[in-house]
Amino acid sequence: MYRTHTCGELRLEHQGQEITLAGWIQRKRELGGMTFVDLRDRFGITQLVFDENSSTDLKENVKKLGREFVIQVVGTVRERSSKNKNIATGEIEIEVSKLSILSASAVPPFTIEDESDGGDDIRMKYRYLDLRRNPVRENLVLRSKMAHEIRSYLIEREFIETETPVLMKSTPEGARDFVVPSRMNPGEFYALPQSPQIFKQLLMVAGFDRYFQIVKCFRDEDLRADRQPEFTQIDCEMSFVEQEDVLNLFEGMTKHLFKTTKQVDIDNFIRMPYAEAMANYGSDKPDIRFEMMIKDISAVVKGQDFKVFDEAEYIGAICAKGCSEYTRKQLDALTNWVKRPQIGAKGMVYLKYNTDGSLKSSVDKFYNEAELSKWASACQAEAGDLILVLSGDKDKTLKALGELRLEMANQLGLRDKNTYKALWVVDFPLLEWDEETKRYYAMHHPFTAPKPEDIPLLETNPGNVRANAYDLVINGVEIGGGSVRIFNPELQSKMFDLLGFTKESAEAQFGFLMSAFKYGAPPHAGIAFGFDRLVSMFAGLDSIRDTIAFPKNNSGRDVMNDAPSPIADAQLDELQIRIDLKEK
RNA sequence: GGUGCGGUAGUUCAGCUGGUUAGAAUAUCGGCCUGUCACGCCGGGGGUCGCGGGUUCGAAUCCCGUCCGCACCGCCA
Repeated sequence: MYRTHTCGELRLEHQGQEITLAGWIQRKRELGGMTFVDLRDRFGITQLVFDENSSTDLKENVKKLGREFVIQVVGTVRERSSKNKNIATGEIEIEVSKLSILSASAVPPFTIEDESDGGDDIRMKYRYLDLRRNPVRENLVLRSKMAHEIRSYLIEREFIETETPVLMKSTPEGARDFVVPSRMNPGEFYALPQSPQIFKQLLMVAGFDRYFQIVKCFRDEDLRADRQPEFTQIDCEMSFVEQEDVLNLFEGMTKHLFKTTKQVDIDNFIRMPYAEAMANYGSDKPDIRFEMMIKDISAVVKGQDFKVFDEAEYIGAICAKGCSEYTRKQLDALTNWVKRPQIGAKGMVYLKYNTDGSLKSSVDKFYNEAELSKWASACQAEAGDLILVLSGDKDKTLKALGELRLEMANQLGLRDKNTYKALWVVDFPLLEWDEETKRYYAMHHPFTAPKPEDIPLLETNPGNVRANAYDLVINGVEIGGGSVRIFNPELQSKMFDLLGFTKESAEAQFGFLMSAFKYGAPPHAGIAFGFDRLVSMFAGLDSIRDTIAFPKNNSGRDVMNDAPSPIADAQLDELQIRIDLKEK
């Protein structure tokens, strides 16, 4: 038997017992005549003591011990003479009678401590060491608990957990596919699923009624702090439901998760139409922990011979509360910030509503105090506020204002990580026009149902058709999204038509789904949550990397085992593939 | 594909308006220490300043190229 107890469970009540512990050496403290060793496993830390009562052999062996050695000790639990209130086992220590080194350790490349000295790069290279650290492990424990709560919530509500294929058919719409060559079918490729979308809809046709899966999905696109090439979705689909049924059930699931894993009660989720989100927040994932809504002040500011505004399609403003004292330097910094290529504004106009009631703007040449006070009232500004104005193309300017709004909120500390505000963004446009290819693309995916009242618009003004599609947004993060699906084959083929599919290409790519719909498809709708993002939000992390045991780096590489890597010629031969990389 | 920041001891960083032997902290090694728990004190070792080229009497420092890391834009139905 390797151990009788873990390193986290011994208390004063075990006093006098002979026990066996095993674990890693966290640290050694030599005080001349006596030595303390902190023994660690994932349950905690227990202090071992070697002193004048220890045999000479034992003392010799303790000298050999280094950080991260794996040892086993037999000893007696005794009360400490000086207790440590900071750890759970701090009232006791182990007087060791027998010590075995199970496994020696090289000096680790970074310190295995809560506050490690290691940077991200080296931590990823030695991820198995990084995972020994409490903060990283705790994220994965939280992830496990959340997965468990999701399963129990959904299974209690008659959902069936079903696995779907990982080797499937490539579809050119949407993200790039990861592809896998088929040895038995030379020259042909599987794709890894970007989502199990089609399979879950087929499960509805199959009468499963309620399906879910916590499932890996794959997208061959560039990475971000919140995007990995392989990531995990909570994928769900339900039959004989309308949009509200889905929203209510998964609002319930989200609240259940907050309650059971964070002991937090969150407010009911408001429903915000997409158009409203864009107009007021410049984003389809608004952070509603704070106000600072965008105001369209085009009508107020035009016609005063300020060319920039008179020629702009749109002029919008945000009002930063209590910022009228911003210095020239701060305002210049903000101007440079919005002019960065990532934001892309041409410039920024400000208006200070000073605490003494006076108004000072960067365009005083064009606007007198009476005109400026109209701006202030349009923005519902009060003395002490700062109004920031951007202008230009409507969509771009709204987006830039949305970014500026978040930046100002960051500066003002309005984005508290321990406050959670969730909402459903609803009524997304069904289609998006792409200038480059001169065609419509499905904003969500081609199986999304239009709002019934908008169906006539499909013929006359497809760009204005709204979809029965919805996103769950928490604290400005897109956590999940879904839609009511088309289950009528005629409507589905009209959609394929609009999206520029020929009959043949629609048949080739989605024929099996269309055929399935001929045999009695129930009305159905579904949703998928980004599980990694949900965990990172619960853990208070900005990146999803530390919610994943073995994540990829910025370039999609696993720096620990150096994947991807070339494969042997013999493997290529079996696949009948020759590598002939194109010149750049 | 693009923008920005970074790459100096095992690690995290300072040094960068060119000029002694490239520093600090921590880790590591040795010595002392019987109540530590971030133990303490004393001492030691440790560097291709990412790589290549250029400017210069002289480059960690300036310039060009390149590779790598991170954040972001594009992209992500």
